[in-house]
Amino acid sequence: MRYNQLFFGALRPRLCYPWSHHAMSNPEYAPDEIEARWRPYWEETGLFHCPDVSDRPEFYCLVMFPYPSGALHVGHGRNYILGDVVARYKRMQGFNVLHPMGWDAFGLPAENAAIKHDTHPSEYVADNIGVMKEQINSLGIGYDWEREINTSEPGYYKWTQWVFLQLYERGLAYRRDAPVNWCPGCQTALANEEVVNNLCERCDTPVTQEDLPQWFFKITDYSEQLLDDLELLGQWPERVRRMQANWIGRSEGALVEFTVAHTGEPMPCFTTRPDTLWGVTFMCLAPEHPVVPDLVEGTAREQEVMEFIEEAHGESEIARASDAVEKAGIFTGRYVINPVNDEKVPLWVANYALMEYGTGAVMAVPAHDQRDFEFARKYDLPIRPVVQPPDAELTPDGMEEAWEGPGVMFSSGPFDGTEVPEGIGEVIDYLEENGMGEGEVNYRLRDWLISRQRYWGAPIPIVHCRDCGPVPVPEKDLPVRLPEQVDFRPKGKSPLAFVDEFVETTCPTCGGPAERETDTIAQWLCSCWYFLRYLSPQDEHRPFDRELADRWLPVDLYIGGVEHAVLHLLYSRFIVKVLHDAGHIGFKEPFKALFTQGMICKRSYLCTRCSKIVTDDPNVREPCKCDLDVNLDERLEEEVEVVSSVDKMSKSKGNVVTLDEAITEYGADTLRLYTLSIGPPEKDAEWQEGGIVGYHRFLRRLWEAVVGYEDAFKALPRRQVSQDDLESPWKDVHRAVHATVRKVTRDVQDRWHFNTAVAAVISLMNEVQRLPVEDAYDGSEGDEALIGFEVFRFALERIVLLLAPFVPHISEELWQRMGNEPSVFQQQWPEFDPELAKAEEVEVPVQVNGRVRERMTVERDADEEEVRTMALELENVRRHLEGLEVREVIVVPNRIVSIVAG
RNA sequence: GGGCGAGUGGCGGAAUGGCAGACGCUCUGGACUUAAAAUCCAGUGGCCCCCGCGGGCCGUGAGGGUUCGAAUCCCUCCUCGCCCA
Repeated sequence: MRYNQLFFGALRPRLCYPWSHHAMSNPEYAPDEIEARWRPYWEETGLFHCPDVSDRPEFYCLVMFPYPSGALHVGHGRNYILGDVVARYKRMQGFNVLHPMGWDAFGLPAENAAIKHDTHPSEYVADNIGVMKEQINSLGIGYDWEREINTSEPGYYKWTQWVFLQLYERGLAYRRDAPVNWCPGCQTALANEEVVNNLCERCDTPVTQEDLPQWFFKITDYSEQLLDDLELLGQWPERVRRMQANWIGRSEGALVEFTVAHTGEPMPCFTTRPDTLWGVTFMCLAPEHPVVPDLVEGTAREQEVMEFIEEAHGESEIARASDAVEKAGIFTGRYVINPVNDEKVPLWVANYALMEYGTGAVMAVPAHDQRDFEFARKYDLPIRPVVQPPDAELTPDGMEEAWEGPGVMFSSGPFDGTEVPEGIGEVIDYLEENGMGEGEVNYRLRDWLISRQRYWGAPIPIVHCRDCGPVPVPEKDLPVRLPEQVDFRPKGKSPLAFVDEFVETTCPTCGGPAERETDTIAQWLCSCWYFLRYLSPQDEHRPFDRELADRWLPVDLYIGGVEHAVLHLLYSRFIVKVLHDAGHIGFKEPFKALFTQGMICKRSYLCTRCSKIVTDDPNVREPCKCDLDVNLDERLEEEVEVVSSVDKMSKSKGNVVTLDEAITEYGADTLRLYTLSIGPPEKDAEWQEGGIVGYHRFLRRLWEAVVGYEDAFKALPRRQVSQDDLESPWKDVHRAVHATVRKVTRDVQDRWHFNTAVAAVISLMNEVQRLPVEDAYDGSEGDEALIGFEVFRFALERIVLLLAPFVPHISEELWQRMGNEPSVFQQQWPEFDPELAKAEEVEVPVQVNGRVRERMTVERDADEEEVRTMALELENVRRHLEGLEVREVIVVPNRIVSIVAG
């Protein structure tokens, strides 16, 4: 068969628009078939298999692994899609890409769900993993599943316990009695980071204080490094670095040596404002300060003070540190001596003084600290200003709030006239010279509480021996396995404590009878090192391979939600630093670049009559049942008796779109494309049901364009296309292809803005579709005549290549239908000719006094003088210049001409 | 209270000192159809002049400033979000 016949054959049915009619005889775009075809192909050909070592450069693309909580919604999907696009893009760029996935399977939700459903957490987790894996696969995400990990399996948590021991051996894990945040709902202790506004982060139950022996990690030893090394993280969002810096909370100040008046005992006190020492009018101790009972023992005030302490005890520290709890205190009847002026100041106990901050003692300067001020007003304590603000006179009685700003010191002995804050250093020098105190840096960061009194976690690998005390379990005896048959309903004490076979053991040191530690390790630790385990997930002899770790890490790009900005990311940085210092790895930061993606939200509706959610989602427990004259769709559409808001997807709001329903309707590729187009990925976005269809239409147009000419693509030989041989519109499209490759490459490479990249490809497609392909061939047999068709082919192939990371299934299918060998992912990412990518002619607007009056088309980089002359001759420009004198003409090459006249 | 971010058509969003509204949705008109859906084509920020071709004015939360030129930079304010108090 001759090519021209074939070509005509392919074209004959065309009337005005080639592919709409072809669709009748060609297979329709059927995403379910295509998607089901290529996923197994990739799996079988090992496309996503990542060799440990290759001759290509490494790229570690890590997506935060999920908690196996059940069905995923499109918001979760965004996370995986972003990672997959990056991984596929980098693969086409020639990298050996590590893109693994696993399950953060330990922790409370699995345990609570298991209790609710009367099953074992391991079963619950296994079921959910099965469902979620299926969903992730149906999205076409290309993970190297050979590296899958599950933190709740002994093969994994053995090494989580090993990490614990690394800290223990270095004196960074310790046990102490401490008041801890206790969640009565979850029946376990919580880390400070897990308490938000005095509520449990998980279940919103108000948190109380309990005294318990607990295990802590001494993260505070690394405060300074964790803060300083934020500087190294240039590819992290500024916002996240700031949040971590805030959380670490470095403050410079002085430790001042007060003394107890009646005993002469030292009472050191940290302050960031030693310049206000002369304004101290009282001192406050934290209620749990250990010296308080001794101070008041046998005094008339003893009973009252002890009662106050008892009362303050139940309030959590976090609440006391904020304004959530009203400031309260009580005078102890004792005094301390202020070293700078030997004044006797009354000693109080107050709930806003925290044992965890500084030394548990606050020197109160009500004139210059708002909290001290409020406390002083409440208990009628004196206020003594010692820093004069620039433009006001402070009087003890007239002040309405503390002055915390800058000023000049007065009534301050040798420092009268000193400007602060500049002069604070001088005050610290003075304190040091006179033995009254010394400069000190304080951090807000507290030690990390890792004990949990729950079942579903890795047992802390410690044995308590009557003779030897706490003894670490030797590495060869790891893992300390979780017993399986356990009544794990929460009892306020670890369920493991009730399992005799677990508790009773022998001391690894002396062989005598001993008891196992029964607390489990907080789930957070599991995710502090999982990125190392992906490198050798099956290794039974060590947690990870040092050589591979140093080869692959730090992670090149870490993608996840901003909600982990403090907890997970700070803890991981800490653990990596410890492993580094212990000589196990050669790097100090785990994640080179961090990308925090925004949430996907959806509108939800609240009935204005009954204040319940208006929805037909069966997951909502108590939806609105108000009987109005409109049906549900109309009611929501017209917003009848509802208030709507855009919220994070949640079952209780009835605004969840599951991955399954989204995929069923349009296919995974459409879902992927819409998710990528919904907005810049770092920003929150609103899911709009109607929006998705446009992207499905686009894919179908692309499909029909390719499939309509499938035979011609396969039959016609390729030929060289040179810009010089082309004429409009082929020439313009050929140029547009290069410009689009440039645009997409830049959007993806420089800023991960897939939304604008997709828009650019659609734009190109719109242009390609306007090509009069049927006219390209006039029936003659000369090569010349087929060049137009070659441009068409070139454009479509580039479109397919550019889209491949975004919509992998259809791209693979079309790539093959155009006569190419799969896989499209074995192809190089397309390159562009920088000269060609630039327009030949540019349209330049001409402004007169700041208003665009006309546009003209000039050659790119045209002579400035010529452009100036042309601009001044334009008809509409001349009209607006009538009666005016041209003062200046600004020519910005290829951009604009601006004429100033008056 | 402090810090950071955001505010642009009917909607999601483009544009980071140079043509505001790319791309998609919606809506309107047309083609196809017995009809509808789907699909395709055209139009779609507001107001005004005009048969039309065209042209003008206004417009990026509010107000001011810098500039030949501001959604973009600066100042003041308002609203929302996040983090810290």
